[in-house]
Amino acid sequence: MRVRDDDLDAVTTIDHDDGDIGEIKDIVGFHIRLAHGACYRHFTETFTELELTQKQVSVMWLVADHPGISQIDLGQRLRMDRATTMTIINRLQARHFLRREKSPTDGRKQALYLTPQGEAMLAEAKLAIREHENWVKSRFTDAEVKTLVELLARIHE
Amino acid sequence: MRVRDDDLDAVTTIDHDDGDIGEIKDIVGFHIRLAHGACYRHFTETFTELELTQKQVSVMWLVADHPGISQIDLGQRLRMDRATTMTIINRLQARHFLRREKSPTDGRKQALYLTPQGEAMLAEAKLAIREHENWVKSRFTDAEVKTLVELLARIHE
DNA sequence: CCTATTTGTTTGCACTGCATACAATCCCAT
DNA sequence: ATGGGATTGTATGCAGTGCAAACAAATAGG
Repeated sequence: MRVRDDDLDAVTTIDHDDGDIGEIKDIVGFHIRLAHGACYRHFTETFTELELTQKQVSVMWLVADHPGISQIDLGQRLRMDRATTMTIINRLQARHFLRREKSPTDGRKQALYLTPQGEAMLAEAKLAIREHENWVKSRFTDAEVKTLVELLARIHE
Repeated sequence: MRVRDDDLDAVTTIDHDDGDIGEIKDIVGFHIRLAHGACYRHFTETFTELELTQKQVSVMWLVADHPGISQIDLGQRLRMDRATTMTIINRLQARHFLRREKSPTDGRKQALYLTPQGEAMLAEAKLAIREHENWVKSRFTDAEVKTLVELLARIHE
């Protein structure tokens, strides 16, 4: 019993265009999605104790690097819309990791700051992230990591 | 304040380590997530008319390539658990794009097949995917695409 | 001053991921 | 052959994310 008839078709339909775009393994987006899924799962395992998600850590990290940042600015840096940003910040605020403060210069904006508990949690998170990064990088040389990041950046910039 | 005393030994024996792991821009997983998000958004835009998600297209594609495939096999190829696979197949079945059939060789398994409507939809989807792929690939040379796929595969394989 | 824009908020919906529990079926060792 | 364990599918529930629409408060600009 033959399993891979699809290869045969690919060979026999070289030139004329009937909509055949090859195998799913050749779709770049397919590999991006699988790689993202693998990262997501390992990240989740690494952060089960801390009960933090990728987004939540990213938000805390950015707030730490940019104290007083607005929700809009934060959302744009992480490519999230306002509603999604809201729910994440609500969760972090409910856990007392960050606080909102009316911006003195622009009454529409909320200025975001980490609480001391938020800073402590971020420090923990960074240790876990280092583990996670080592897991990702373990299969690459430094040069390959550099290449990968450079190629990925071209997609999202 | 220190929470993870187990790290103390490692820290004090080797050169001192205050937990600083650099900027978020240097985290590989960060770029994978952003690139995935960019792909996800463009895919969603491309498929608004067809009302299909990445997963749904992947499932239909795999069922077309492997008629009679079981849900477990499908889930393993796409790295989805049984419950997630169920909901996706339920949706596709409700739209009459595929059907379940008791496997004659193993009574536990469901054999999955595309319906004629499913095949027609998949043909449409492949056209849209080609557009989507061109959008991704437009910023790379063929060699860079090859490199990117090869590096990503190392993460999810 | 008046209007358009920006920012935040709320609500609601869809998709995904995962845990748990259960039923049917199969596999294997006794 | 039979009983116990493993596999597969199913159902339910919950959390996180993404997004659209509508509204309110504040700002910006003519």
